[in-house]
Amino acid sequence: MTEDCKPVSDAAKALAELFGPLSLTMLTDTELSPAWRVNFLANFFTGPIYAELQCRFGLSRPGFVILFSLSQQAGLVARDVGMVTGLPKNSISRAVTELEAKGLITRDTDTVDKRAKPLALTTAGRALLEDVVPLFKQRQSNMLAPLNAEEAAEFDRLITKIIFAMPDWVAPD
Amino acid sequence: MTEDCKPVSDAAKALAELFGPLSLTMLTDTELSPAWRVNFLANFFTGPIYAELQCRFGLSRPGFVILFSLSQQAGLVARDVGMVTGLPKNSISRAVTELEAKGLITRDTDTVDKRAKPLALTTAGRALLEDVVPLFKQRQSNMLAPLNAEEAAEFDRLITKIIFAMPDWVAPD
DNA sequence: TGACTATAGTTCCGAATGGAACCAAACGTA
DNA sequence: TACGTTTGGTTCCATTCGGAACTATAGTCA
Repeated sequence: MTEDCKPVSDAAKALAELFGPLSLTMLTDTELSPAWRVNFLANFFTGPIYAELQCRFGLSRPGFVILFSLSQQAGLVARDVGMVTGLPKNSISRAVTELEAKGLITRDTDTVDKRAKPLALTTAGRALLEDVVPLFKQRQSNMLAPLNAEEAAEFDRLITKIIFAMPDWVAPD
Repeated sequence: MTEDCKPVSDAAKALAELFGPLSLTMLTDTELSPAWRVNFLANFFTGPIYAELQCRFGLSRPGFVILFSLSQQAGLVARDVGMVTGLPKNSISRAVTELEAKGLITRDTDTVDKRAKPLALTTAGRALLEDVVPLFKQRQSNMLAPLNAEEAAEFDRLITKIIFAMPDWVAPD
């Protein structure tokens, strides 16, 4: 334990430096710290990288999510993306229009259900993802770097456990 | 292990029901799933509860963050809140003005540094927090409910470890 | 078949957001 | 003390966001 004291203290100092003296309190000392930690991590993980995406590739947050979702499962419709992201459907609609205008995706009309409009990546869209996804991957491995393989596996297991129980309580009603 | 199969499958079904068929893929099968999980959890943890706060108490997200921060450390200035939340300073400024107008906080001018404007909770602000914080606490314990004490402690340890290493990589530059 | 409801997606429009310019007080340096 | 720089905070304004209304198609049930 003793050999950890110095580094830990240094880390705390670096944290306070970057996020202010309040950050240590909020992250460790309040009755809402556990939830605060989750949000803090998500917030500072995504914020900067989405800013970079917007800046370097003109790609919005919903835009990226749509592209990436499509790369995982072809033929998705707007609704699917909305459900998994929590984004309102008009945001999706706008982003889809924009992506189509840029030639990154196609949007055709389902022959059996003419309301639905299945989406698909174009070659350009796939190419853009190949530039963008590595940035996320890099950031993700930076995030997980302080954990060793065992710890990372355990972290995954626990957060997955939490997530799979979400249906019991997330709903507002 | 065997006795877990049925429940897990049920949980997956409930998740797919609520967040769409895409959710399982995004949460478990992609090269960005680890990061996606963190964001997914944070997103669906905070989204509904901030909506409820807005609706029931007319309290915005920055508004709540400011109040809660002040309850933890008196005499904070706007800048401190900005650093720990990543919110732009004009958002903080607006929210502070609004909270002051509602009589929930006071904002006076620091005598030594006349630029700074230390904030403080009023009795009304403190009272409002007493209504609001329990909602967050409840939601937080719902979130952690699937973990037993040991697991919760380990989850805390790991996410804290990740967070304390953030200064090494969060910065956009 | 006709009427009523539900759902995918778009459009409208007021509200929220955040970058950038700005102001005023402090700080560094000579 | 003067002058350029930094910093806390506010204001401006263009952009984004999201609830609600709307359109069009599909499903339900008598």
